[in-house]
Amino acid sequence: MLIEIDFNSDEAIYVQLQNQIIMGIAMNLIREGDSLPSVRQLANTVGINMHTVNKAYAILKQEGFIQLDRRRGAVIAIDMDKARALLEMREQLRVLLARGRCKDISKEEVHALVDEIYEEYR
Amino acid sequence: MLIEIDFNSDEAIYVQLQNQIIMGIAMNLIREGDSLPSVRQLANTVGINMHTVNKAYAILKQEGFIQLDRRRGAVIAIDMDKARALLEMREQLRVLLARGRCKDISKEEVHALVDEIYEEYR
DNA sequence: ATTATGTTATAGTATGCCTATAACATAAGA
DNA sequence: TCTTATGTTATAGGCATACTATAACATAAT
Repeated sequence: MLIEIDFNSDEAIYVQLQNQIIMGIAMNLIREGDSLPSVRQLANTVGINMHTVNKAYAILKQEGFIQLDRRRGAVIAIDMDKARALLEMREQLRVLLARGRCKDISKEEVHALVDEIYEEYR
Repeated sequence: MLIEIDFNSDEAIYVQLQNQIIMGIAMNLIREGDSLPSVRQLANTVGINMHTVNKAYAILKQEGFIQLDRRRGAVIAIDMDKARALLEMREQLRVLLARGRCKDISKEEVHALVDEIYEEYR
């Protein structure tokens, strides 16, 4: 799975890492049980510091997307806390949809966007 | 319109201000043409510095939600750049929905959430 | 035995957030 | 007209976060 960092982005590097890994899981580029590169290895190929990768992995673990095993490294392992995920998604959607609502984006247009994105998950 | 700041949040104060104002517009608590409190006034009632409010207002202006008029203060005035808003929403949704997808949230469940939130806009 | 791993610690730099204070021209109100 | 409140701009300091750089350790694989 290819990971690309935009060093000119105002988004923190470790957040970019998180998001790309999560999107990789969602799009089935990496599956449950697969291993991510080691902290040092990924840091080296991407060209960033070890600790930045370590931070991303630590948060991904805490959020229930991977498990850190000394033998196998960072392994995709989803902690299925769906109720919590739904609550968090609602709060995020509330601010995101409000922006759209101000710009006159209809409920149907949001549905269409959601469908488009879910098309990528196959 | 009541604005409440969570000083223990890891979300920046000026971002909280932005989001609450945008949600206020979306839910029609404040309408096009209405004025927001002055920079100093809002800073005073909320208990924060003037520049923090000024920063929030400046970004809201730049994003096309308000216009700053020396006479009337910060006036709600939506710059209807819908195409741009749709592009931004798509990018935000891509990372948000990916998280949900990993946690097994279905397309239909997202639709339901969207509908719930749009119910607040009336 | 060597190598690579995750983990932890310390330290330095840079950037962003928030605050404090001050000053200015402009517009509204008395 | 005088006073007050406005948006705007400038400078500066404290603080937290992000990123990097080294270093060290025990553990597991080769």
